[in-house]
Amino acid sequence: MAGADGDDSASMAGSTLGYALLSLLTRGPATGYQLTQQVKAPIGHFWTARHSQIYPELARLSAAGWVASVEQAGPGPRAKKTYAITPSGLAALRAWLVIPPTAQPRSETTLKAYAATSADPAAMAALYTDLAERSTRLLAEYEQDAERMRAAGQDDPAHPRFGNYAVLLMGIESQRAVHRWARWLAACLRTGRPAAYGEPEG
Amino acid sequence: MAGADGDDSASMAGSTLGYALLSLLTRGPATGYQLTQQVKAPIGHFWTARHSQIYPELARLSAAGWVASVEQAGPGPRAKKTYAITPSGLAALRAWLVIPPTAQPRSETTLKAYAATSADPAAMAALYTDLAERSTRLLAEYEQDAERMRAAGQDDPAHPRFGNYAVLLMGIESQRAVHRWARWLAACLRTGRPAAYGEPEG
DNA sequence: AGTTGACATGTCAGAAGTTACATAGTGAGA
DNA sequence: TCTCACTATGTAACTTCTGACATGTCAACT
Repeated sequence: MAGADGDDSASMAGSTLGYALLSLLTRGPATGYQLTQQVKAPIGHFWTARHSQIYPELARLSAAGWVASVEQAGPGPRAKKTYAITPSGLAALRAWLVIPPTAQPRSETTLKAYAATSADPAAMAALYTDLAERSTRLLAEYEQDAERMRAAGQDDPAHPRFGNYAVLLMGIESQRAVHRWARWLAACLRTGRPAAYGEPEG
Repeated sequence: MAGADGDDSASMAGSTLGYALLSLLTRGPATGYQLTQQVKAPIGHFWTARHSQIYPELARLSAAGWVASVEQAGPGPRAKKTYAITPSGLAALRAWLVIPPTAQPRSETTLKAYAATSADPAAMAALYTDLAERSTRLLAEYEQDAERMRAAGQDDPAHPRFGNYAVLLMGIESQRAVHRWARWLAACLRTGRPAAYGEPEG
């Protein structure tokens, strides 16, 4: 008789994507479509998902009682659903946050460097030169965003969007790291000799 | 009559893991078991795989003609197979290497920071303090490895294991970035006020 | 009048990745 | 002698993620 149906939240598992969506919903209610846009930045620098993954996940979160939705008549053939996080969803999120993460990062770019000398040196050097240039552009962009956020007081942990600033700072650190490394690697491959590990250009 | 069986390598797709294994095999022949050990470091800092994924992948690479295997009587119920990369496998690897990677990195640690203020500040501060300490340990370890490699001339692009050194340097950059960021974030959460973005401790 | 792009939600097939199950020899140490 | 860890290879069930298919409105531009 006891609890055969629905939200026994204590025993629910939850995927990383589920918690990512809950995190977004702590900023306020949103539709699946809006969440699809919002995972692009700044979360998107470290976690991405397509709408085809987000919609089913929202259904699962809803079944678990972690989010609640209200329907409005939408533009398309189906009703538009606006989701909000529930108290039990927030509790689940808070429990997940304090678990030390174990998953290793993945980087195809770094993986390719492992076999860099198996390919044409000029082509590989060009690859990492492009990467260094790309990181320069991204860095300039992120720094501007960060400056705007600081002006808005978002660097204060008391600010409701402090998390956006924290993630952005990791983005800046990452791009700086990539920039230095890619420049060094490109120089090695271009010259065919050990290069000095240089400072970021002024 | 024409090519219904096997290695029309030109049209083969290949997964990232497949190319990772080919990269390892450019260092010399190895068994599935050895490859499972070898993905742990330094590749493992940026790409991991279990043996349950590696064995089937080796079978696919073999079917594509990208690796060849010889069997010796092994300890267990099955024969031990030693794999070597074939010329067509090397060609496929070389083609893949020069394609600019597009996949975004993923980091659960950074994702949690996005919702950091939703959880208990003391617990979250502890999480990032631990992370900073962990990165200090890893950094010391990696720096030693790098020093050993430089002494062996592995920082020269002409060295057959230059790739190991290149990947390790990215590991060092990454840990430095994580260290600075985690220390800053822990300070913010601990004090509840904006913290200065500090230099790595001496 | 027609096209493009944003808004909006969903499904399906398949690839990629994790966890657990299954088997078996060898050598070191308790 | 027994247990443990290492060597060694595989399968099965499941979750996660991607790419393609599918539908339909509305506003702006051509």
